[in-house]
Amino acid sequence: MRNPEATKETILKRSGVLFNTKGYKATSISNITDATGLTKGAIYRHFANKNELELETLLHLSTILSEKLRVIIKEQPTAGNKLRAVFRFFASYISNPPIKGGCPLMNAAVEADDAHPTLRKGALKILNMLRGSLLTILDNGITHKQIKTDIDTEMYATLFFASLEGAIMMSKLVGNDSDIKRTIAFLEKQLNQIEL
Amino acid sequence: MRNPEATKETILKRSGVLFNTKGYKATSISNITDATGLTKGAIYRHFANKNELELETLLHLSTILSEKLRVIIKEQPTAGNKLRAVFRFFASYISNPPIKGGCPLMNAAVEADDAHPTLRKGALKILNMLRGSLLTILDNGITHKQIKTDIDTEMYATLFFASLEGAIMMSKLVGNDSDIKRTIAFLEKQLNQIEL
DNA sequence: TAATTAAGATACCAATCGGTATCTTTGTGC
DNA sequence: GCACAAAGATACCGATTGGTATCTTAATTA
Repeated sequence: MRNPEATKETILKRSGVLFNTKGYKATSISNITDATGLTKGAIYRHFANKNELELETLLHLSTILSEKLRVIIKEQPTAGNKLRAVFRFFASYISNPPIKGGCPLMNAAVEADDAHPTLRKGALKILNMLRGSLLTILDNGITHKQIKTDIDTEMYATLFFASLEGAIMMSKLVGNDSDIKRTIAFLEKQLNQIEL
Repeated sequence: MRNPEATKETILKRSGVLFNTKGYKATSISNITDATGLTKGAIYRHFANKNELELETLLHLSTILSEKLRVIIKEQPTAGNKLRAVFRFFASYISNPPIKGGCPLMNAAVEADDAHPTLRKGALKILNMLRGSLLTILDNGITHKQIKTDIDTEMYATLFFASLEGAIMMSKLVGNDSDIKRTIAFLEKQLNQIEL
């Protein structure tokens, strides 16, 4: 019946939902005990303090994201289609969220100020991972002659990522997916122009 | 010596900095009494509760934003230059913030979940104001034959705004302005293509 | 099966939270 | 200059916060 690893996994899973929807500061340990059915004793046996739980939860969310992303990228044969799949993945944040509460990176980035350096570093790690994925696809696309050689891949990776993140924020706030759809329509046009 | 209007203004001003940097939930009334030198009694005379203070502060930040924006837009003669000025205004969020703590809209939008409907509505109001400004510039640009007639102004307004917001988030997290600069460089190219 | 150890539950802690009742002070109109 | 009302200060409230010390229970090993 007792399974410490499963317990820790449960805590991370439930905390992930709570932190990503309510926010890190706004989620109390009591909220987590309620959500898990566990007690403080159990939680503080697996995590030294709330900050550590926050960071580990963020990294857990990051792992879920990068794994899902890895799969949908691998499925597609060309750089162009890989990018289109990534666009759709970001759109799913609104229509069919892989993780409730929006983009974990944005949530952590906005909440983590100078008073929360560890959370900030975690968010930075996710940013580098996600933008890095876009950049790798573009660079590999050039290598395999699927993307034009003369483009600034750093710029396109930044542009794609920034506009997707911004559009998610807008769509979530407005309550429909028109903004993210409009944004993706534009990005696909841009993609067509740099595709060979 | 006593001036209730000035007191309220002081509270809104200081709260604006605190809410926009630390976050709404993370900022306590005590933080505000410390920052203002006032007491709880003074604050709760001007605001019914913390939620009301949060909302009024957000609207206060929104007013500062829209006023600054109004001025820099009015300064420029053409739609193209007005948009370029808006781009620079967004870039100033990183290099020389008009309000500390990043974009008040993004901060409120990310923190305001279903449990904070008033804050959410406030953020929505700012979104409509900012995107509306971009849309008006584009539409007026068409009227005055400065912008191509056949473009989807709604799409461009959304794209401009989404990418700027996303880039601000990235630049703030990374700690330099390379992302926002890259994004603006791209947006200016797009602007040149739709300008007459 | 008895002893040991780790997992989790319980009960508590001081500090802080948002909020309020009450008191003092300051400016104003007569 | 005196009464009055409003602004702000003080002192308190119950609830909740993150955190800890201690106890019980369950699995492991000898």
